[in-house]
Amino acid sequence: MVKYKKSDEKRKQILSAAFRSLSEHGYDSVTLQTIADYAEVSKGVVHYYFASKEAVLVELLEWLTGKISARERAAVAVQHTAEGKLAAYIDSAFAGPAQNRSFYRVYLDFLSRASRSPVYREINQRFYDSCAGISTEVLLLGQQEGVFNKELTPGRAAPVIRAIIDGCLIQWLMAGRDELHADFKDSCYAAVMKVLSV
Amino acid sequence: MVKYKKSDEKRKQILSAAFRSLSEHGYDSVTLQTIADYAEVSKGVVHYYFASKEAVLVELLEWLTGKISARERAAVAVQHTAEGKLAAYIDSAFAGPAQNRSFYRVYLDFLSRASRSPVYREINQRFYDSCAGISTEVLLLGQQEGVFNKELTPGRAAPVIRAIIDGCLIQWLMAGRDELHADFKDSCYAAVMKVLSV
Amino acid sequence: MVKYKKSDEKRKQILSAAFRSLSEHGYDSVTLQTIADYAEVSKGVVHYYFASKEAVLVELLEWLTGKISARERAAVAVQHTAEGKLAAYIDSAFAGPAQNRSFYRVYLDFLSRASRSPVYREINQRFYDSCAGISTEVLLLGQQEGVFNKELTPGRAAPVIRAIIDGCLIQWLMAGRDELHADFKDSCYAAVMKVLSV
Amino acid sequence: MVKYKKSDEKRKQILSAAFRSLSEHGYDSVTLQTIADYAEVSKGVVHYYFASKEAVLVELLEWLTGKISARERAAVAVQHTAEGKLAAYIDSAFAGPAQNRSFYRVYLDFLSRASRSPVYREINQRFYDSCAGISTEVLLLGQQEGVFNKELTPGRAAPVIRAIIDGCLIQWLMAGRDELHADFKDSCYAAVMKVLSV
DNA sequence: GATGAATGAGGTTTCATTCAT
DNA sequence: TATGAATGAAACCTCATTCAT
Repeated sequence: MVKYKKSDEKRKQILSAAFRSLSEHGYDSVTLQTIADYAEVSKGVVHYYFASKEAVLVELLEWLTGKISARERAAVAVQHTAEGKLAAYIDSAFAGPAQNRSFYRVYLDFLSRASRSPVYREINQRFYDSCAGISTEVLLLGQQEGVFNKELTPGRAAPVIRAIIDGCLIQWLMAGRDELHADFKDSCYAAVMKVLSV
Repeated sequence: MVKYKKSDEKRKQILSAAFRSLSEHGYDSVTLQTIADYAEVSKGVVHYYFASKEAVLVELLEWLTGKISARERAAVAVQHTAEGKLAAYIDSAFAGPAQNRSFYRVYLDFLSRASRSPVYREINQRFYDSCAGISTEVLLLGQQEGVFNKELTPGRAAPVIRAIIDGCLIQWLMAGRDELHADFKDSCYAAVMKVLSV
Repeated sequence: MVKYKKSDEKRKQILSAAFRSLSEHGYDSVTLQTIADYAEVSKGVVHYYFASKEAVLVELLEWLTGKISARERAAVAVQHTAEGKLAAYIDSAFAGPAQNRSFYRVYLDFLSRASRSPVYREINQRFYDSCAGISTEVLLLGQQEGVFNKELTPGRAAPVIRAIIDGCLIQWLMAGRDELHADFKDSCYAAVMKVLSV
Repeated sequence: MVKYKKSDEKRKQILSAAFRSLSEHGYDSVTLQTIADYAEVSKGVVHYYFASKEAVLVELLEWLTGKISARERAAVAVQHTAEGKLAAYIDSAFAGPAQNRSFYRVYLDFLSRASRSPVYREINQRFYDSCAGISTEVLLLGQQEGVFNKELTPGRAAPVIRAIIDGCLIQWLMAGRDELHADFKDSCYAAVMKVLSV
């Protein structure tokens, strides 16, 4: 028990180090040595816990998207109106300049890989499925409430909602200006509302 | 003059090879040897025309975004209504499964780099500026025509429009299903229309 | 005493594991982890009983050659004619396809090491001395019986006898065909007989 | 032409370096760096000419056995009696202390690998086939001359002849005494003669 | 006694870059 | 201009060995 916990913590420690390392230096510059340095362990430890560098990255994507999914779902769950849930979803996605920057820097790399590798694509798909679940919940509730367009189907609307969120955060990231974060969040919320509204 | 032209062609040949190579194998697997092989030249030639591998990539991003900007502007220019221009813009952006896939595979890599490196960010910014120019043209014309919301400002609307386009194409790419390309284009067009409409 | 016995058994267990591991996977692929796995003990145990990997190998060669020497001497001892002893010796050396294969795979590695390292060479020399003892016994008895050439001296004949045995078993091993084992044994016996006969 | 020759020479240079390196330090201690050092080239060059370390070793075995086969065949070809050819064969095999030591040190390693890997086994088999060709030639001629036993078949006799040669050279190598080289050669010749004689 | 987490030296391999031809 | 042989830094990975528990 204790041992398992300990090793599980070390895995998290390494994943976290890999995340910071990736986010700050980019994929090219990330070596196992860098990750080990960030995790303050020796190089061998990374290989002791992960079969290969690739395995670290795969697990990192799972871990990251899992954490974000959980956070978004939790935020949505405590709201009880369609608009409240939507705002909570987008607030949760726009977690803050530092968080969004570090995540999207890494996520763009993963999307690039996912476009070629089934392993990454499947993990991303689980993330998308979670997002689609939230969008569906919001849409159906809004339609019940009469605030959202009844002609919309979850299958069509959900990808567009995530497209707007990711698209806006990429635009914000490329602008390179933290102070615009709130503006982009507002624009994103407004756009999604318009798309869903009657 | 002749020499310059010749060398210019060879540069294009190498850039095109780099693009195909990057798109098919991903950044990790692309070496100067791969690029040279695709370009059917020797490895030394790549270094003769480009100072470094990095220089190839930088110029590739410029070349790619330049070509797309030009194509989009040309498509929009021949239309004379706001909706016609918007449809032309989106049609041009959704050039086709093969083209979108190869481009976005590479572009996601570049966005990731752009989030860290000013060199790439500036090139991407020029691309965004071009996109914003188109959006502005479309929006102002639509406002004149009375079909678009007069409260929208180009500065706020343009990033959202590009966000929706890129966001939708990323969603399509991750879905991994070519046959959904038309659906995503339609969804994209519908979403942009809703965002701009009165 | 009890402790010593117990630890002695564990040593044997590890040596046996090292032998199987070496024989099956070859020297390159044998790690202390592999040996530990075969011995069904933890990696630390191997180091607890042996100072180093090298120490395992050295002791393995001693153990192996010791066992074979003992077996050969025992087989020869129960025979009472020169030809009977010789046949018993060769029968014992050609113990069977599985045994010969696993032993010679490992032994060839050791011979290679012995050609460079005095430690291994000395162990092998003890094995050769044992073989020479058997050959001498056989030769002298055969000369007494009048069936072997009286001009032969043990010093000259013994290495040749072992050369033929090892040489034939190597030829058999390289042929890779178990069903030829009996043929090679016969050829070996015939050759040794011719060499020794009047 | 020139280029090909040049590169072919460099390959030989590397193979020769690998041989000396292997012979002197043993398989474990041989690294690509060692080989590069012996060949007086940079480490990268080895990989430029050979796909992997394994490829160097495979080609080394081919090269070594090919050279020895050629030498033995050439030596036998200039003799015209069975005994002359046999003596030439064995003289050629017992090339000298330095040569035999360096070759058998390496060859024992290769035999060990050949006992597990088909690649090495096939190369060794070609060597054995060449040896068998010589033995067959010698045996048939000797049978014609009436000096060798007419009941012997090449298929049975050839492996035994090579077994005696290899076995004797291994015995000599393990003895570690150069001055015994001639004695072992004599013993070997005598043993083969006895085996073949009427 | 026994374990296995941790270390880090050192191995093979890749590849951007240089440079003689 | 064009080539590709050569370089060597640096990557990933393995594994003997140590040591706290």
